[in-house]
Amino acid sequence: MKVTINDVAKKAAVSIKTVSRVINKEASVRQATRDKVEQAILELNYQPNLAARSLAGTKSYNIAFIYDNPNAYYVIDMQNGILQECKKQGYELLIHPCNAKSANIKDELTTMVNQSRVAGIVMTPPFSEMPEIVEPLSQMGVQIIRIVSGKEQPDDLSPCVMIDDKEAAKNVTQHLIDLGHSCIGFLNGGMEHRSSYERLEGYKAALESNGIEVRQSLIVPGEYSFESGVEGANRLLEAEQKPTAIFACNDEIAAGALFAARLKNIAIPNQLSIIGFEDSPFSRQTWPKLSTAHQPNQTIAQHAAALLIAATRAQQSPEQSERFIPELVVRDSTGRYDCSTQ
Amino acid sequence: MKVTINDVAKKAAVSIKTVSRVINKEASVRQATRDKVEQAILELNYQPNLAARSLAGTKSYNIAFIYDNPNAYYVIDMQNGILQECKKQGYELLIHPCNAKSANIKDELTTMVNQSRVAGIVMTPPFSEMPEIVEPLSQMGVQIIRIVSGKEQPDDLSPCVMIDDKEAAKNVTQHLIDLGHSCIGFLNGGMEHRSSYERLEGYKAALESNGIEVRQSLIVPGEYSFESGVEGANRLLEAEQKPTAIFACNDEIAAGALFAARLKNIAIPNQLSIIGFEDSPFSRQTWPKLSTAHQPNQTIAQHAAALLIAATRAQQSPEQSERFIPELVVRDSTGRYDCSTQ
DNA sequence: ACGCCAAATGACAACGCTGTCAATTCTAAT
DNA sequence: ATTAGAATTGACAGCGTTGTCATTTGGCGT
Repeated sequence: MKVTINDVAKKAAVSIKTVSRVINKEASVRQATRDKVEQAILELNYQPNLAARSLAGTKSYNIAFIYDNPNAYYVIDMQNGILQECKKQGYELLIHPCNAKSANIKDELTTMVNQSRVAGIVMTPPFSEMPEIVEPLSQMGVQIIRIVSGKEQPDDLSPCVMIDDKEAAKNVTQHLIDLGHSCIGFLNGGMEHRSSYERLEGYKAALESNGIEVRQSLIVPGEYSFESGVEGANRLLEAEQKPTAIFACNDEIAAGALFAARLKNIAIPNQLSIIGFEDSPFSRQTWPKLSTAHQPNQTIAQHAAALLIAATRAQQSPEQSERFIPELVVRDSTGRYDCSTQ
Repeated sequence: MKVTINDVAKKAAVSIKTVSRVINKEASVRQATRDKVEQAILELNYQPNLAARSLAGTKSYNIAFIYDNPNAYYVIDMQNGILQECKKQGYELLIHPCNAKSANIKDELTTMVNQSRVAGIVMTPPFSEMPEIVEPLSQMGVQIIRIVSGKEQPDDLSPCVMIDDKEAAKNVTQHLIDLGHSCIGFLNGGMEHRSSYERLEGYKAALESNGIEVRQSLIVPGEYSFESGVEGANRLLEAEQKPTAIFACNDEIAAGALFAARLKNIAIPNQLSIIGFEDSPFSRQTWPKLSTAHQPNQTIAQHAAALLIAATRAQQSPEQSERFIPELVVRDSTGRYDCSTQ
């Protein structure tokens, strides 16, 4: 029933090896032969069996995406970016969400790699920032591409695609400063993500370069969630020294802050500016729409996948990728600071 | 380097076939032998190669999840539900989002099934409701479980997990009626999804059984998106006969309606009640929080995956599953109809 | 102790492909 | 024409499992 390489070989009157060569686009096949084989493939609607291919060869045609589950929009964007590249190159994608806090992730992941013989792995924070996870995996001989926060590659364990959160956060903060704000609250994300750290650094850097004092009381720890945004904003807005603007570490936190402000009847942006980070779809679904920094997740993911697959093909470590700097997007949640409204 | 079945066999001093029997939990292996082998497996940290297993055997250890991309929260919930079951049973998950509107989905999917030799497929609407997609796939001999909207199985092509949207929509509408509303707008989702149809039917049924006339002018076509909710709500709220309540076909549409009402300075729920459907996370992140119907996506997905894997194992068609009825969740976006506020 | 039968185990081919290396065919220079 | 040397092609052995069927083992009745 199923069409195999043998059927194609028979039909094209060549050896299976030649068919294999055509499939793999190897150079030394005469054009006439190639045509014959391709014709046969087409006529029989032949589809090579991936399991057999990876069993026989040293290559594999699966890549895995490993992530903790921070937020749905982020994950979907990343998946879609990777999938786009996979589709283009004929790879399949296995997805592996894991809980970063569980004790035996290392075993779980090594088992997965062993069993599925994946060719490569795309990893996002926080795993991508945990050497104790990356190292054993990389020693198993899988290619790994990590998406990490930062300006510089953190180590030599594996290549990375970098997101310069600090630079972007600096721009975000500068936007608030340009609007006249000087008392700017910062709602931090989970510190297991390097991005929180980087964004905080950017925030501080912007303040400093504008001669504004960094006040610890304005920096609220938290995590990347709506609820954390609500709590953090409440804390800021109930303090003695209320900020006139809030920089939320991501859009979810910003949405939470928006919610908290709404409860307190604080008008956005007239009485308070709020800015998010990431530009996930719901930054356009809040009221008012969120100003934010656009992080091109899908592009980043596709880029990472492309590098990974290229490296897998070449059997060598992939070259370094460029850096991405999220860009400021001004919508309706940030406005000029106006003393009279306070 | 890699540990294979041969290494285990050697260590346990048995044949590889016996090791295979132990791995596959076949009956006829003496307990003492089984222990020896298991010991060896443990000591060597042996992990069977899935590619080889599916190449040699008739089984496969991959299942695929095929979906169009309606909304991120839905997809993630479904994925996580399926993955939970996969993890439990040692399966891997391939994900295959496709565009329902693209012309060659059928080819794309048959190719995928051929290449990856997946054991089974979990399908969500709208694919699960398209016989022209389901049939050719099912003829290839893959098990398929479909998640579909409805009370009854639509056909015999493959087993389904049913979501009784009509019943739930009836309850949702009844909730609004119980609050005193009789002029209730309906914001429909995309009609390529059967769920829209079912929900509309439920809405009509509730009105009728309460002796309320169904008015076409109150039923607005649309699709499952925030933007569609904004537009639809605008249309309803600018009509001559304004509704006092709006039933949105899902939470995204409801969020859009909320947004539109906010723009028009209409107070929710005092001047207008809005109810959603699905209970996705952001129904708790809007202002005010959305009343909605809770659709237990993750549970549904896990259930579907469990059925699928069981069927795969047994090499037989899975039994029918029970039906799920989303339950009303009352939050802050619905309130009593009060003529004085109009 | 013997033989019989079911239970337990093993030998070996097969799954569909790629890697290796040898065989064949072609090209172009003599 | 010949022939070296390069370009093509093919034969065959795996890859790590499972399926099939033959063989061995152990238990039990006599």
